[in-house]
Amino acid sequence: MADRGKLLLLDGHSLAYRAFYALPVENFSTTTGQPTNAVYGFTSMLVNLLRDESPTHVAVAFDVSRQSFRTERFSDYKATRSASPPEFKGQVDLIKQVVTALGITTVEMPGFEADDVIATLTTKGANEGLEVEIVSGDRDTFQLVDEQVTVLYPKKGVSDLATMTPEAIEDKYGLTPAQYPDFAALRGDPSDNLPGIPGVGEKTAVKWLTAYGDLAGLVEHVDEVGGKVGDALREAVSQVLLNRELTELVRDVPLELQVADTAWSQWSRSDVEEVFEALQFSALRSRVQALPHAVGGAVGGESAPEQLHSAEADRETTIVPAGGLREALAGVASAAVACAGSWGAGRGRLEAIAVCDDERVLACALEDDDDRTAALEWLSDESIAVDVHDVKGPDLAVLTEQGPPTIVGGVRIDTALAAYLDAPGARTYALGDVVQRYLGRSLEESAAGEQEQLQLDADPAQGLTTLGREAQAVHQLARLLDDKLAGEELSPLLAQMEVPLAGLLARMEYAGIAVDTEGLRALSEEFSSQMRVAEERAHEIVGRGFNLGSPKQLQEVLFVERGLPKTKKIKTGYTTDAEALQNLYATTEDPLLEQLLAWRDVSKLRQTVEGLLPLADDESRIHTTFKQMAAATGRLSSADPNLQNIPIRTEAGRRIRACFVVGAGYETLMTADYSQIEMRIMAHASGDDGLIEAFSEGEDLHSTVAAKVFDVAESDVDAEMRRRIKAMSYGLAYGLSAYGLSQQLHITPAEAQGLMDDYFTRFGGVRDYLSGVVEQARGRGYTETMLGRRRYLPDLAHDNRQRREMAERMALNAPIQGTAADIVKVAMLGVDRALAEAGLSSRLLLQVHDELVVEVAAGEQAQVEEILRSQMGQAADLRVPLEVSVGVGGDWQTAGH
DNA sequence: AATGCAACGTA
DNA sequence: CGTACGTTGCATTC
Repeated sequence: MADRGKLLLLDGHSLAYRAFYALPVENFSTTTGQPTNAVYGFTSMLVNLLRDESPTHVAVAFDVSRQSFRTERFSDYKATRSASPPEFKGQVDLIKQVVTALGITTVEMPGFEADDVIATLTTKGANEGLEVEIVSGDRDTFQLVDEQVTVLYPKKGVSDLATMTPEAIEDKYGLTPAQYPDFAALRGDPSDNLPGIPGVGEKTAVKWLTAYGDLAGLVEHVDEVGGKVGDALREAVSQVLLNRELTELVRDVPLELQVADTAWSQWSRSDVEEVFEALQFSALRSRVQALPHAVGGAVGGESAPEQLHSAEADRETTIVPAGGLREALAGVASAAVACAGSWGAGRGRLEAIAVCDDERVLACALEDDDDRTAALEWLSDESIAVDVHDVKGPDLAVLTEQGPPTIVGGVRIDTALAAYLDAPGARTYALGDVVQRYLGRSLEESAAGEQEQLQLDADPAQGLTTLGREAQAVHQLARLLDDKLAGEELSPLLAQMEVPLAGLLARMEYAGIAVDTEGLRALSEEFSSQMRVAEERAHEIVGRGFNLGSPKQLQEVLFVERGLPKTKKIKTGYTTDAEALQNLYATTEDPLLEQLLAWRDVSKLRQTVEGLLPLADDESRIHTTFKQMAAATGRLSSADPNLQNIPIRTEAGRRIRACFVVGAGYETLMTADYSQIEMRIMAHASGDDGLIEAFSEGEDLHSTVAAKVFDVAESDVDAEMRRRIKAMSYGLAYGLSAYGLSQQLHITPAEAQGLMDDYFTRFGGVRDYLSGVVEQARGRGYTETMLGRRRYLPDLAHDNRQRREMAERMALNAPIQGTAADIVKVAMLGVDRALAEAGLSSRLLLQVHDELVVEVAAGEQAQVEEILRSQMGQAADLRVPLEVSVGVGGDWQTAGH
């Protein structure tokens, strides 16, 4: 029988509903805020079924509306069912799109429910000799089960399905499938709002059906049923019969659709790609692409030539023998490359290269000197258009081991940076992840399968084959991302900012910054001994030894042993952060707290110093790595070590900073930083006349603003007024609340609110700008900097207030922080270019968000200062001047003054 | 060994 | 109940 084929029937609504409640909606939504958890769960289930059940025929049935013949028959039918949540609405249509893209029939019929349609198709399919599998979260379908028909019933989640055969139903309920609707009628169904019989539950219903065979038999002998439940049954018999009528599925819905029409024969890869792209499904893509009956290429949008893509996906990699690379690369004027190598702490080496263009896929290990030279020359040639993934990344970055790095000369698209600009919030931009995200397939995927993978280590040529596959992936990604960025108007940002910046950053990393290692060692000693003192005193006060660095032990000591008042609650108990300890000290004067705070301060400083020392190279220089794709706002970050968080606020901290010094062969360090760049951006973007005026006329910005807010002469602004206004001004760019402001200023929330009101009375343009930013972001799903850099914030549409308000604060901050980041990047490129054009040997070393640190060569100080001032000052054209302050000194601390 | 959390440094 | 990061040590988990 079953050899005629297998018909898979799904209840679209009930499965979507199951998925909606099984998957947290907050984890599944597109960057535009469209919830997709139900679509995802349904699709995932569907894909698994298509893969595991190998159906020949498939259909998905949907309800048309809540109205059906059942509601006409019984007006209370499903009446208690609450309206579906707003996040669910709309997802059903998306599910239909997915189903349709997969070449699967959808079916619905006004006046009937999806289950009736399923019952009808089941009957037809069974008559035609097909094996039928029904997937539904509605147990009414159990009545359809027989030797030929099974129901797959979701137990929990979307992946755990129970196979309901006649035997399984007998086991679980003690009933035959045919008895199931009788059982349901007797028990009632709260979810359908079908009343049951008082005192009759599943047990009694089964007992009766077993005794009388079926509901008809029971009704016939209704007078024989004894006890209180018997009376209740006689009372309710008409309702039970109505229930039974409603539970019966209709097996002859007048469908035009025939079983033959549901044959699952083919689907279009590009159609599915398009839908998945819109839904931003990535993980599912490779699972889908592996399904049978696909036609068309594996990748790309509607315009992509599918055959070409398909052919590209698994082209053979030609291994270039040692000494043959120069000849192999001759005449290759444009290609995608993938490299194997290392780059870290400003040094690196290229080990192997793969090159992919429309004609060939080559790979070569760079063991031969001439091969290496040929690769470096070819890569650094500016006239050759090269697509590459993460040019400053660990595999590439440096094209020579001696002298400053030369970055790939003719980068056309860096697919990692492109992916970052397209979606700057992603966790990683590793090639494999980007391929998965944009091409919907796995990078490792190979036609030869896993066998080949296992041998990878054994055969060195396999490494080159892998590299060849990577180059092909870059080739495909580059085209896709090129189009995508063009559509988002992000291409100039990639080509003129991020790609050139990658080269500059590589040179900065290569240069590193010199440190006074002796000074650092001395500091480390000093901090260590201060730690020991504080630790001993603390142990003495407590009367026993304990680990001051263990939050757990600390809580035990503070809140249990010493009975100090409880602080703010955190996940693991009560906070012991510096602010809380200070408050505790203010109220209790417990001497332990003094020691604890001292220990914390000094151990943090020691930790900073200890972290730096081992990273100094032979020339006592430390080479950070600037991460260009880490911050969602567009900022850089610094790691290994982080040189963007070297202490400055405390005296002891500044002594660390003083250990960063000018290096041999240079005369001095120069720092240049923007004054109040974020406030200036706010003034410009808001166009607030008062704020713009404050920047052009005022001596001291915060005093000037305070004078306007408090309506006094600037000379009458006292320190407290200035402090409050400064906090308020800075807080604005972060989405500060009245409560937050009150906490920071130690004033009441009402006072803080008063201050905000006064501020906004005077600077209404700022308020309007900030609310406008959030509104615009909510409308289109992302924020934008002055240069068009985007940040997507799907949580702006979140139901959870906390999540939504968090997104709103991000939306306030992102354009301001991001525009500042854009401006600093422009300035860096300008400074670097101007230094080169002037033929100076001074060089940029560090960027700390609004500050640049330059190592100045002898005799170049005046020129460098002029370059810094002019390049930084003209990096953006704002309605307020961009003020730059410059300092010079033998160390970073001195230069910063 | 890997991960999460609290704490804390910077802009 | 103020944004953006990276690092550390401790505690928990595998």
